[in-house]
Amino acid sequence: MLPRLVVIVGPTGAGKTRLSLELALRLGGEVVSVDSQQVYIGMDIGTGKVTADERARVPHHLVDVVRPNEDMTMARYIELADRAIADVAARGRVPIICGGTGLYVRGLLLGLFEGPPADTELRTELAALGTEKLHAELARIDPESATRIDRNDAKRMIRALEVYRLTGATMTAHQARHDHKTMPRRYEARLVGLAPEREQLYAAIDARVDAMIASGLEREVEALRAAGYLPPLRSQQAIGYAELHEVAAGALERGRAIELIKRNSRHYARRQISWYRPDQTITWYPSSADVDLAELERYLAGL
RNA sequence: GGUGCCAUCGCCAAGUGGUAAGGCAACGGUCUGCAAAACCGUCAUUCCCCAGUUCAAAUCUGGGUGGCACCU
Repeated sequence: MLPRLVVIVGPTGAGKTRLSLELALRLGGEVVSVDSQQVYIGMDIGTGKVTADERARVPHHLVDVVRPNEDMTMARYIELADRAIADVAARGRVPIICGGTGLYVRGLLLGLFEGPPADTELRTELAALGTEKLHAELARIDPESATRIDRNDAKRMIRALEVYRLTGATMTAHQARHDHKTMPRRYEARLVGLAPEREQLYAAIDARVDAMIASGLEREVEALRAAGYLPPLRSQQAIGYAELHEVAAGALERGRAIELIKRNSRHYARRQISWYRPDQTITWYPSSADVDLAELERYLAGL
């Protein structure tokens, strides 16, 4: 039997980590992180991981699971998260899902359509076509997707064509059989959203970036470089890392980089907000202090 | 005090008589195997103020205000 889940969502800097720790300590829970960057070993400061000390008090899952030269994918993530949740529950502990990566949260709750994994070679081949031809080709084989996906959005057009070439069925057909809009969730879950007032959130983000720099983010990037983990890697394009790699390469001035990290973090927060906003099942709170922990406790107990 | 230059969206900035480019920021949105990614949309009826010339002024003229530079 699947455990009930409390899922903490919201933009970066909203206080998700703090709430997850509080809940975990109160309920005897373990945190299952839903973060596409915290999975990387050696990327601690810039991804805002909890400290070793905090992890000693509250076990965390799906943090530090791959090396920076490996790529995490949504499918892989879901597989690992399912297992972690089951393990935690099997031990009689409460899994607390804490996630900034909206796509992964959705994937965990709704699953993926039965599709083929990424085919790097095919993607490279398709990418060479250019957006115009991609769109024409997509319009020919899957007009619905061609309408739905913007004609400049190469990534999604490539995925749609990839799915078709590898399965012989269109993305539209696959998604119709696995419709996120109508299907039941894979877990029963209570979604708790943290949504600070915008100005306050931005100020918190800026301060957090300064704190990351002060705690040695640059040293962390140096260590990654020394280990041979360099920018073309997906992991090294994360906010805070990409900019500092440029500084290390002499292509960007340090002060400007810090400014950019702040700006990019704010942009990221905006995207997260707009990702979660339409989800009517999320209960929003201005800050972690406003959340009714006792109520969540009753929910998890099945009351 | 004098002389010169300048004043266009929150910031940078094009436009020098024909009815306000662009970039950044901001804001809204999309998202089904790269998502801290990729992509889309909105954003000056108005150009410091007042008066004038003209069919027509951000663009020309006069005055005012503000900034910068040099001189005294």
